[in-house]
Amino acid sequence: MTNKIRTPNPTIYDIAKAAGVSPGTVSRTLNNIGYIKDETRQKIEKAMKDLKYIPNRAARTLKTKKTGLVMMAIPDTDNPFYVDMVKAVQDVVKYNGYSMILYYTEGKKSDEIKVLKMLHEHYADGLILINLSFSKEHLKEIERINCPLVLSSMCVSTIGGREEDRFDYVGVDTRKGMYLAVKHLIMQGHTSIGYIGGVKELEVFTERYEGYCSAFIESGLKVREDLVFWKNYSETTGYEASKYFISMKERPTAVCAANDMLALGALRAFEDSGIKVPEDVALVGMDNIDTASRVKPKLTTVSIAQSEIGRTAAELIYKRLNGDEKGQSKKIIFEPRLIVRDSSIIFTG
Amino acid sequence: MTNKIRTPNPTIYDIAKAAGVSPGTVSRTLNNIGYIKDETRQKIEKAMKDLKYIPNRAARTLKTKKTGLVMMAIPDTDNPFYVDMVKAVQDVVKYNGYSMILYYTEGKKSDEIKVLKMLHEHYADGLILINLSFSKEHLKEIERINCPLVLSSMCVSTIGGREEDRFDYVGVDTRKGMYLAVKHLIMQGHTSIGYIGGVKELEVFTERYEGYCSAFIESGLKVREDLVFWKNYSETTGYEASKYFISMKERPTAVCAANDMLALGALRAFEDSGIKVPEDVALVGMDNIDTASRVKPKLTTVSIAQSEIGRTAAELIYKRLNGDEKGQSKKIIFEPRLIVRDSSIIFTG
DNA sequence: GCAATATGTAAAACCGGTTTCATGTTTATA
DNA sequence: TATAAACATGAAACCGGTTTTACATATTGC
Repeated sequence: MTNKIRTPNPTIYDIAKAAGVSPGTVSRTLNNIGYIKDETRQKIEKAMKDLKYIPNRAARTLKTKKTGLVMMAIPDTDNPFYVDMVKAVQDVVKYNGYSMILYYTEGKKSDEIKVLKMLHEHYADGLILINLSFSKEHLKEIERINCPLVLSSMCVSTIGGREEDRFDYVGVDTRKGMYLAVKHLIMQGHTSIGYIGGVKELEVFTERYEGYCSAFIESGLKVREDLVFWKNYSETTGYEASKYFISMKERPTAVCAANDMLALGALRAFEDSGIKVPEDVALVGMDNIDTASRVKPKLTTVSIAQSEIGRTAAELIYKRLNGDEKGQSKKIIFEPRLIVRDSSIIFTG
Repeated sequence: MTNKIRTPNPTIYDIAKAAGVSPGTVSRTLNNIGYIKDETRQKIEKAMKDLKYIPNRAARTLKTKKTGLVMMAIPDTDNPFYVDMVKAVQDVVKYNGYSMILYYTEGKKSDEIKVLKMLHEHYADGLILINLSFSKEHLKEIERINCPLVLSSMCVSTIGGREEDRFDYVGVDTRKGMYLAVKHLIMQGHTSIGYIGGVKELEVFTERYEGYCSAFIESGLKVREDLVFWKNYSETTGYEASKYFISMKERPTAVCAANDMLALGALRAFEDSGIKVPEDVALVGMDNIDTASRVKPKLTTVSIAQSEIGRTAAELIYKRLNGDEKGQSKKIIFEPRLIVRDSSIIFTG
């Protein structure tokens, strides 16, 4: 609260003096390394307790180059999807006695560079990057820093013979996920399906789009460019896209959104225009965020295992750190799961 | 990705050698302290660029006792309310070139102690505690560490002559918030209002309960103990509480929940039981989380300025750190705002 | 009973910066 | 021109741990 200098903590030297031993011996006791006479250990432990000794992490880090920090970078928190991941990661991080540095890039390149800078500065022991669009040079730089890194939710599609292959990867096959969602709509008899794609330049979204296309092609249908709406990945874009679909002479009988936030925006637009979901138009999203099951109609979506991804990514970091996992980079891909709710099925009682 | 030793970064000594100066001079250049000849500075800057020099934070911290880290501790992330705060804090932290360590205590005492331990170890420059129930001893210990601390969303009620008073505080008058909510219900003609209180032992909740009571008393009504349900603060409890109300011989005509998550649980219970909101029972919550405006009926709630609290708390930390804010501890209390939506008003067309 | 090995501890170097102190060089001032 | 003040830099101490080296003592094997 105040601006005074922090009360100085007792150091290893204070403990050494109090226990009548050398600092090195205190250190060895602290880390359970080498031989220590039981009597000596007890003296030292008593001194540590008496003086309320807590080791200084900076000093330790300086020598050992271990910080006890794991850094997690995500694009934003507007999408609850990421929050689920953060929670899963945090659970594992905490379990391992580490701390987590959280960073949002807000989708900005400049912020991704800052992540790199922070990584250098803080010497985070591990790094988890979710859905970021790091360039090859930056990935190379991370490789140079040589810090356990797990990429996640980036793109499965293009994995194979690329820069990213040198890193661990945990994700879900979103192409297949979107394929399932669209297939579901086609099975319901829809042939004219609007698609709200997100950001065309991000692989996360192009991959989902490919899923959309493949379902069409497989069913002998053609993808109509005018039914595909690209812009942003926020709710607003979902709203906008739906307004566009509504304005069409022959509007699609179903709409598929690249994520749930877009779908929620779409839902709002339909509601505002008096268009009933699913009676007038069917709607599916992707990510299975919490809200998806709360809105009315409940949103059909695709679960992409965000918690599992988060947990697995964090666990992989620790396996690398502890040397339990050696050798080549790992790819762990989860299966997507279609969750059919009310927004895509007309109830025929 | 690999387990090899990290590529060693160039040190200040490497720079010094490359530029033909002493390490101290490099340090002074780095920090813009004292006199440096322009020519020398340029040589040093060139060397830093050539060698891709990045200062080692641990070494710097060891000497300066500044980490560039701010720690934020919240109870959980299940409540989106906290996510809003985290985002607001992160924005300010980032703006100031710091990083944020995020920690969830999951409401556990043992985890709150860990926060203290981490604070000691990492020497975070500042600490923001949201809704935690630190004991007096722990607060004293934080005071001993002497690190800028902002408490938040704890309890306004009991502020005055207490341990917490020695710390900065940012929050909202939730007692008044709940008073507004209940008053609103009373104005709608309700006299039998069920209350889902959360955790009876937490001041955050007792304060809200006091608001509930004061509205009653002011209106000449009596608080009925059997209409007050205490347990947890999660959605499940909200569900459970409503089931309890439904089971009553004379069930309340309105239900007031201490937070929106509880209200959402209540909403689900009413829906499952075929009880219409607001026709059969009016419902209000508190916190104004995102979902509140998405469910049907849209939830009447009280906005408690979570983003403003987060931002203000973080800004206060930096004012303390920079010495812009000196002197006694500050109390910043925001006003709650009732947001009337569909769940509490019967539309009489 | 003596060499070989195991046990226990101190001293000192080291990690990579910051900061103080000392000293030398300019420049400004009288 | 002498001298004070400003400028500029190097040497060394320091922050608080870890780790290596060396040495002393205790125990074991033969």
